[in-house]
Parts: sequence; structure tokens; C-alpha cells
Amino acid sequence: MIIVRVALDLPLHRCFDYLAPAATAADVGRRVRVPFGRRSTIGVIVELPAASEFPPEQLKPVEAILPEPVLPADWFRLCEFCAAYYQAPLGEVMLSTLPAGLKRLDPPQARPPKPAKAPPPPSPAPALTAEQAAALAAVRAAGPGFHPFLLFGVTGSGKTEVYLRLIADALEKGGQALVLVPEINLTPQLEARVAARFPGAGLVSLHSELTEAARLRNWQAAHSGRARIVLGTRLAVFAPLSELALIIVDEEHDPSFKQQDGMRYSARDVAVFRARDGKVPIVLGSATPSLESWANATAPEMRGRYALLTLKERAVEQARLPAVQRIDLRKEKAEEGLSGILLEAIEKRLARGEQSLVFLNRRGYAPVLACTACGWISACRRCAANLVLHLKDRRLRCHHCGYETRIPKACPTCGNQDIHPFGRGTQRLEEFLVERFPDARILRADRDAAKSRKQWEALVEKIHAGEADILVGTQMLAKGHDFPKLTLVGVVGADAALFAADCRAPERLFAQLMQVAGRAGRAELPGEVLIQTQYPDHPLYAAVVNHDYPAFAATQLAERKVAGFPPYGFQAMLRAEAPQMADAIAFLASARAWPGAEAHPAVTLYDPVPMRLAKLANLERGQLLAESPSRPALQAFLGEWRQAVETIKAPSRLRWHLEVDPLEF
DNA sequence: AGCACGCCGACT
DNA sequence: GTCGGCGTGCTC
Repeated sequence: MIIVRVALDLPLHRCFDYLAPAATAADVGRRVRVPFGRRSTIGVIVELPAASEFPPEQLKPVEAILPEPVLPADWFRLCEFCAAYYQAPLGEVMLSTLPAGLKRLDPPQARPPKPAKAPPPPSPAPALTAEQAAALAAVRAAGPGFHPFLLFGVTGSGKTEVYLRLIADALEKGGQALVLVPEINLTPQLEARVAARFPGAGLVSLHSELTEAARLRNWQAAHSGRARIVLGTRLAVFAPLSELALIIVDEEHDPSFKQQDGMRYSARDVAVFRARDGKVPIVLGSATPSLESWANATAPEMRGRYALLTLKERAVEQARLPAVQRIDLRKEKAEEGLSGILLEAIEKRLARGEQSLVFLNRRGYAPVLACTACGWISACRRCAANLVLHLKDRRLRCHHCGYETRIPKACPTCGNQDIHPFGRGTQRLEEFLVERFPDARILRADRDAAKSRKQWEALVEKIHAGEADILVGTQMLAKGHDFPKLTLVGVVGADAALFAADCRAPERLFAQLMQVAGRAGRAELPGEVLIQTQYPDHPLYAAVVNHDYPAFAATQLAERKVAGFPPYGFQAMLRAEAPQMADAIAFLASARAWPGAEAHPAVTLYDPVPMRLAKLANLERGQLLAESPSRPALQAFLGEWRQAVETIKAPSRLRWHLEVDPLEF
């Protein structure tokens, strides 16, 4: 009888041992069906230990060793790294990164893959600009092995073409390429471009919107080597690729690479680990890199951990960067939030048959409904947040928990009929623009107008076909899409993010503004961007006007350095939620008081505080920050601390988690 | 996490 | 008298 050690999908930091009569070393990496308590479950064999800590006579035999697939050694190391770094149980990491079909006791019979059709001829590769050629040459010159690059290129500078050439290199060597993108929905044209350039490479995508069957099929294609290119969202970083030769992370600064529940990992950081472990080059691309990556590429104290590749020029012929201007709202009169200058600029576009985009990152009609008599405001009963007015479907809606209710006719507290919407969202802007430009075709693009992928694609199609003159949109419209007739972008209501409590808010705002500015004037038509602001002198806007990311990054990094913030310090956040804030805070206070912390002088524990959104869906939330200038010191601390925190007695309704490298505060 | 056991409150 | 709340403990 052989003992097999099995990782199970449990929130426990240990494995379970079983007996397997015929197990051999070859079974490490196979899945097993095992009895567990009164039920059966699927686990992964991680080891064949000589002996078990558990009384041998109590070991149960495995029910079955599943022959396929054998999970490869590099995938194992990846999961082990994540388990250790993110303080997550190994079994949970392994099973949560596998497609659901492989966790099932009753595996659905997978359809055999469609027989490959004769591939169409590849689309021709355009000539490279000098900058693109230089970037490509730099990667090639580094040769095989782990070489991290930051490809810093403005929108339209042709980062994608560099990716495609690198993928071609990788395929030619017989390797596989992994391409990570923030949201597959928003970047369908990248997928189309890769598919067209490499029609014979069996490109598959991996993202959470695939059906279970499709995800399993694509995962298997990657595992078997049939797929030479995998393109996907953050979860694709765990795709098994035994001949991995290149990793690309496009829009590496994008917050969607950070998983916000379960194991809270950064797919970008995991990708860098994977590249190092697999000894392959990795290219992180962005027009507005994360400060972490920018520092790795440029800060003297980081000693050039990443090589910087820069694309300054727009690759599209004749296209230039849009002219960005600030509109001083202190001097300009605004009508329904839109200044005369912006309205005139829109009018000009209408006359010329060009498109305009008004960017407002706030959906709904108005962010709050309020009573002028008694001060009542529409607040969510389940969250510490306001209910947003949605006039279109006559509802008040919480954007955090989804709670919704009818719009009251009068103030619920004092009965006053005089209740008003305050502030502006996309619906209100749309309403005004319809009134102001009655002959224009106006289209709103936000999550309410494009709930499903289908609706979103239909909307994009309409815009492309020139069936809209004025677009009103949120964040959604800023990403990925090129609208050739769009020549004006008006930015409205961005100021709020300037003074947000979150230290990463400026970074996100800058990225957003650069991204949305990049929508203007792609082809032969020059673009114009007008930013309405009460703070025209704010350095962030100055940097946007000058298209000067390096200057912006320099000021931000200087601030971070003084504050000991990432990348000059390392953080982990312990969060707790409970029906009562007092319970959450008390739990965090016990964690804060752990005596073992004294043995880790390089780690600072701050006081527990309520989270910024202190209540969400009837749970009150608190958090406690741990910080250290040394990553290894923080890691050593976290391992011990997590174990100690696990023993804290807490009310049963309290939930907690530990997040390493938190992005939000 | 499940899923048991176990011990106290309000129902047919 | 039982149904059911969730506190506690265990799973190789």
C-alpha cells in the first residue's frame, strides 16, 4: 500500500493522506476521487510520502485515480508560489484555478474537439516603424531565459504589432505564447487580430464568460499543446502550457488583473513569477504603466529590473496625439454641467459629420435623490452608500449591492413633495443632449445600456457604422475601441477622483484620461480632448495635457517613496466583516495584539479602522494594514500571523480574509 | 467549506 | 411533545 498526499478544495492549510494500492510517482499531479467525511470529493495528488502523521490504520483508500489530465510540474510550482505568497491553501489554489469540469465528481463527457479546418492564409504583417523594430530587436537580443520588459507605448503606437512579432518568434521556436488582457469583452479585436495573423496556431481564449464546456475544451487544448497561443483574462495565467516560450500582459496597469475575491492575486505579478520560473521573456505593455512596473523599469533603486521599451510615435500614418485642453469651470458658465466651449465643439463635429464622446464615469441619472426641506437623502438600507436615481426605469438603485426600490413621490421622512436629484450621471447628460441637439443621434454607452455582451457588441457596431453623432459613456467606452470618426472627447466630472482618499485614485484617473483621450482622432482626422475642471492647475491635468506619463509617474513615485508606499514598501490587508462593526473591529484588534508580532520589527501593524465603504450588503467591514519596507520580512510575518489569526475566536457570522498587495483601501 | 452532533426556544 | 436555530468539532 502506498500513501498519497492529496490537496483538497478546503480552507485548510494542510493536505490529507490516503492509501492507493497502485500509486506510483507518475501519479503526482493526477486528480483523485477520495472519501471525505460523509462525502466524496476531488483532490490533487501532491506527494507520495513515505509515512503519514496520521494513524496509518485510519487512512482511507482513494476511490479512484483519474488518469487524465496529469497536471504539469510548472503548474504545480505556480500554485505553490501563489499559496505561499497569497497565504492561500494549496488545494484551494489548485482547484479554483482548474476549469470547473475537472472538479466534478461526474465529469461531463467532453465533445471531441472539432476537426481543424484548413487554416486560411495568415493576414500580412505590416512594416514596422523604427521604434517598433527597435523594441523587437531589444527583446530578441535578450535571447531565451527570463527577461522582463516594460513596453511603454501611447495609444495607437502599435504595441500590438510588437506583440504579434514576438508571438511569431515564439511559435517559430516551437513554443507556446500566453497573452493576458484585462477584459476579453472589451478587446475582441485583439483576439481577431491574433487569430488572423496565426490562423494555424489553434488560438484559444480562456475567460470567465466561456461556458463550462468551452472553458474545459480550451484548457485541454492548451494542456495538450494543440493550442499554441492562449489569450485570456487573469485566470488564463494558470493555463497549463508545457512549452511556454513567451508571456505578454497587455494593459498591465489595469485593475482587472487583480482578483477581488477568493484568492486575491494579481495576474500580472503571477505572470512575472511564471516567466521567471519558466525562464521565458515577459512583456508588460501599457500607455500608462502601473507605478510598480514603471519603477522596476526606471527607478535607480530598482536597478533596471525591467528593461524599458518605448514607443513614442503613433504608428497609424498621419495620426497625431490629440490636442488636450482644460476648460476652467470657474470661469466658464456651464449648462447642465456642460460648458459652452464643449457644446460648441460638439456642434462643430455635428456640422462636419464627425462623432463626439462625452465621458462621465458615473452611470444612472443622478447619484442621489434628496429632500430640500428635511435633508433626507436616498440611502441604501443595506450599504453605507447612496441609492442612485435611474429615471429610465424609474428606480433607485444601489450600485454596490444591487438593492433597488421605487422612486418615492414625496420625501419618506417629512412628506415634502420637493425632492430633487443632485449631481449628474450619464442618463441625465444624455437627456440634456437630446434636448440641446434634437437632430443629433445620441447614444449612451454604460453598463445599463449594455448589460450583456451581445448588447455591448451591438452598441459598438452601431458606433462603428457611424449611426451615432454623440456618445455619452463611462469607462466602458474608454477601453480598446477605435472609432474612426470620433474626433472630440469631452471629459466631465473627473475632479472628484483628484481628492479621493485612495492613494491610487490619481493613478487610475490618469490612466483613464489617457485612455479616453486616445479615442479621439485616430485616422486622418485630428482629435481634440476637452477636460472640464474646477482645478485646471492641478499637475495631473497638466501631465494629461502634455501626454507626459513619465512626469506624472515621477511625482507620484516621489510621494510614494516618502510615504513608504508600494513600490517602496509592501503591504497586506486583513479585513473582517460582520453584522456589527464592533465585532469586526474587535476581531481585528485581537489580530493587532498578536504578541508574536514583536519578533517582526520590520513590520508595522496599523490600527483597525472601518473600511471606506463601511457597510456592504448588511455587513459592516473593518480592515487592518500590515506594512514593511521588506517583502521577505512581510512574507515571513504573514505566514505566522495568518496561523495566529486562524485561532482567534470570533462570532460565527464574522468572515475575514487576508489580502497581499491590496490595490484598494 | 460541508456536514454532523447537540442543546435550547416557539409551533402544529 | 417536535421542528429548527446556530455553536462546536471533525474531516486523512
